[in-house]
Amino acid sequence: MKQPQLDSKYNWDNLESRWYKYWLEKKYFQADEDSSKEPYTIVIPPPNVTGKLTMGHVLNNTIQDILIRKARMEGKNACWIPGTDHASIATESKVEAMLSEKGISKSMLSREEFLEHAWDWKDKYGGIIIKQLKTLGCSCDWDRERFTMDQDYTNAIMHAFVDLYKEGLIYKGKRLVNWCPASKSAISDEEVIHKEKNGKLWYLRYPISGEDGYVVVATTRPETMLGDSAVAINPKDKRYKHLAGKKISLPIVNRKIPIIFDDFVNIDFGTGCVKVTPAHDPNDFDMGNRHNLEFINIMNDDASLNHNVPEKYQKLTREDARKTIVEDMSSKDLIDKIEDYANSVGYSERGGVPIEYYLSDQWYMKMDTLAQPALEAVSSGKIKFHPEHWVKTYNHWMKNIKDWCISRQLVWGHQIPVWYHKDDVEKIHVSIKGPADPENWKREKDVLDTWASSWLWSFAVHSWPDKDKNLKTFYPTNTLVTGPDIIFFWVARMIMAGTKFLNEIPFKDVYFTSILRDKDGKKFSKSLGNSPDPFTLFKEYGTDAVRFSTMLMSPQGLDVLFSNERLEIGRNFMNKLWNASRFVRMNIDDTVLNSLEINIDELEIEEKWILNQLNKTTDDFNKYLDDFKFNEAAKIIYEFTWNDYCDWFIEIAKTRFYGDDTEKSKKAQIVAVKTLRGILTLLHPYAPFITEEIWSYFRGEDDVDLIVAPWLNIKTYTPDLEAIKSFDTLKGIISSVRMIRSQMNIPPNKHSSIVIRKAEKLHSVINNSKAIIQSLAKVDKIIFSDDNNRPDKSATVITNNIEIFIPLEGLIDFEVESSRLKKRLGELEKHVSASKNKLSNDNFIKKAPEEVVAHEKQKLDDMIVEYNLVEQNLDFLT
RNA sequence: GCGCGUAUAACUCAGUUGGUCAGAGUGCCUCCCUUACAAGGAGGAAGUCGGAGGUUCGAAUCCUUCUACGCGCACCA
Repeated sequence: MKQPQLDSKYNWDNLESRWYKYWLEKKYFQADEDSSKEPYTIVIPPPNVTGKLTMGHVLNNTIQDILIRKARMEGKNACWIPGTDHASIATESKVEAMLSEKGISKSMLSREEFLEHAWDWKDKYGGIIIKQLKTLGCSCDWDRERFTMDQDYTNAIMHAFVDLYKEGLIYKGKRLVNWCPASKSAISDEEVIHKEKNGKLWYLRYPISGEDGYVVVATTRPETMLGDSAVAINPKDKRYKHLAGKKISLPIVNRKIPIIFDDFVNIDFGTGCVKVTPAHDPNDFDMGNRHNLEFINIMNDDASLNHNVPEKYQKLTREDARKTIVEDMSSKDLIDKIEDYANSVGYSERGGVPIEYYLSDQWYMKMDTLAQPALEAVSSGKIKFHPEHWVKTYNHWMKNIKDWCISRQLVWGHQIPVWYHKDDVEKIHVSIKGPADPENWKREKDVLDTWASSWLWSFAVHSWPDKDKNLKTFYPTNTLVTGPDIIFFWVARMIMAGTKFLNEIPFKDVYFTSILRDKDGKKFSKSLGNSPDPFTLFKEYGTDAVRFSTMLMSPQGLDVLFSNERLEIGRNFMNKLWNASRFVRMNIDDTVLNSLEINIDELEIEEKWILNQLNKTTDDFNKYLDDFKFNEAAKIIYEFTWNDYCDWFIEIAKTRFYGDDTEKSKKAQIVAVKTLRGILTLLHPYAPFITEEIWSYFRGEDDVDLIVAPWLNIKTYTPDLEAIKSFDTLKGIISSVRMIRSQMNIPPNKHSSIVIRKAEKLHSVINNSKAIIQSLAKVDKIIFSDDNNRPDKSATVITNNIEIFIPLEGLIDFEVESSRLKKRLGELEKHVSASKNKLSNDNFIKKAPEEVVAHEKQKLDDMIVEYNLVEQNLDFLT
């Protein structure tokens, strides 16, 4: 059993793991495929199996946890399917690095041997990020955890490949691919990052064969001249008409290459003559096809020069080759000039080195027919993006989609299910099981792009292609939460996979998270080392605080400027919540917890007010969450808890708790607990640990754990407007008195009396709340004055048309009071004249809606009343 | 070149279909260890809503345009 009182300090350290373990034991995270409850499903964007948790993961997975916990509390069949992906390139390069430390190179090992090392590696590091997600509090159904290289999942991938191949949507082609010389593999267009680089433009002289002259070509990559097979000129370029039919004698290699004419060449760029290297440049590749040129591959798979170049250059790296070529051309006086030139260079996202365009056999997926239904799914609104503006980016990419190079020259991954006949390479076999006579066949060595496995994630986490109960219950999923940086890699392709293989969209809503940056606006990255370690933060601030603060600082659709300082907001808030709860627990009778029934009509005004505020907050909170505005929802529950509940309600409740009236005290206790339980409910998805802990001190005997407690939903409510208005007046009185006292620097232990004028209608309200005013505004006597006499030597303030005097014999600083009143007069003057202007405008009276005009009139009247009173008081003062 | 986003207090952000005297948190200033919380309480100062036009009775909000910053795509000999 719980101790009835909360510790004096919130200590999250062992409490978090204790609750997580408890929830697991109770199997609260488990979804049930047989349940008749409405399913709510999320598939996790699978992190890299050997990765570690980053703040990006914290952001992303907290959001998913919020959605899934809320759904669970709403009584839905909440299913969050976790897992990891195998991340071909990243993992393979890590394994290679590990092996090379042991003096083993990949080429020394057979495929099977390398895979063994890779699986060892995966077994060793594969569980880390999963454990970390548990520390974060993620309520995933861990029994459903998947890995993209599981047997079932692999089967799904093979199935998809064979299907698409049979339909003619997968084909093999020899063309230029983006080649990453670091991982020695092809990569897709999406994995190429273009960076602006300051380079040079070399103007090379190419001698015309059999003549004295030369043409000058400009290039950013002089080393590729070794693979040139033509020089091209625009046919409309009058300057070079005379070169028709002539040949170039290519320096250094001494190859005779033709001069060709092609519209592609830009007359105005450089000299108008361009060297053509069909095997190493996409545009030149096309020209090579058009003009039937020679395709000379001059590179090895690591981008060093191969045997197709003169011996001197063979085996040089591309960087050394460039230097040597420039030197050699220069010594032959074949460099016309060199200019500085900024151009963008494609880098391999994973390898971090410039890519090469490399001629090779690769497997491609035909995309245009796959794209059509996916495009339709979003434009029809069946799938909604949040924020919506990503639709444009999505559409643009989809409409210009190019075929996808899906083969990778790697080992760690899904080996392509294609076999080549040993006697006839043209003869190929494509199936999941392989040929019946394997001895006569050789399997394709390449593996599939990792995204060509994770694009099936939304349904391959089940036993697809079998359509079992799980698939039927949990597909389509509800919401995908992911970063906008993988909108093409993953989101778009998952939509294509869903519509293609199941003829149904994979999810209804896609929430794109913010990008985390440091407080200077730099993107968090490993290479910059500016990314904080989440676990240090969890320890320092508490996991709930990190979760809550991260949500609070992440506006929808905008980047987040993250700083530890901003985590203090969450930590302080958790501390506030803890202490408020502690205080309430200290002051309630245990019996209250089991009988929270209450007659609303009999409540005090502050009780009616706080319950109304809770209703409003609940309503707004739900609306914000429906809208995926996690920051707004966080903010509103924060404000309600701190400002309304702690600063006003609990302060007032003190007068009830410590007052003589036991009935009133009991009512206050019930409302205090009711409201607190509301706060805990709404806050639980954001801060699961602390709320469950506090809940355990406030639950009745029949109540369930908070994680499965019913969600708060306010359908309709009819507030007692009269009571709320009275309470606002009361707040106004208290705030006004506090302001005066503070400005006069009156210490809290020195109580003062107040005189209230022009408040005939409010006498009963004020009388009923006398104790509250006295306690919160540090007032001893409240005097009503209905005549025209004003107390001497008083400060004055006007609120809600009530005039309040605070006689402060000997304490008043008349200078301060006078300048304060003058300032207020100035403000009023400004607003009154603006308001008068508005109301004297006939068009405003005629065209504006009635209630706006009426409101404006009321406002002006109130301001004039206040103006006159302030003016009188000022006169009186001087 | 095409597209997207952002610009409101010193900082980080709210501000709904145009209509409360433009808000919050942090920071800053003043006072206070008052029966949960100094990770706290009370109060205060602080904004030409990026610039310029326009629509409107009325614009932070809608339109045009410019500027600055960020991002994506395409081209790049």
